[in-house]
Amino acid sequence: MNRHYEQVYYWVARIPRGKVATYGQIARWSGIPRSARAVVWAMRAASSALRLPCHRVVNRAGVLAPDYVFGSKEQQRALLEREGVQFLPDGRIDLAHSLWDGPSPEFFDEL
DNA sequence: GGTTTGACCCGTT
DNA sequence: CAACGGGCCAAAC
Repeated sequence: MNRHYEQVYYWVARIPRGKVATYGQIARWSGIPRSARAVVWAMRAASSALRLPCHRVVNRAGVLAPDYVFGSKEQQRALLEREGVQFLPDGRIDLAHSLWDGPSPEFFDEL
């Protein structure tokens, strides 16, 4: 398995309950800045087997994945709401309150 | 093998 | 401010 993929899965698995992360963030933390598309492919490749909380990964606008990913939007939204993620009236995620700040800076010093 | 596509992002206009 | 376009990486044609 590709080294970048492992990093991506590592960070996705580490997103706390009630928080979400963006493709761009995960890409940066995984050592592939400006390569959100690689994260997209990692998600598609991961799908079922790894039990990752991929419903906590959204794009920068706070818009959920298309229907074909989880079957329906209600599905993904229900999961997130159950974890305490807040939504805006327009159906987007309230990123101001639910976006993960990311790992503490010291963590990167260890790396 | 080159070309196209995807659950995208950011600096520039 | 909104819109645009280039960039990035991996897989499927």
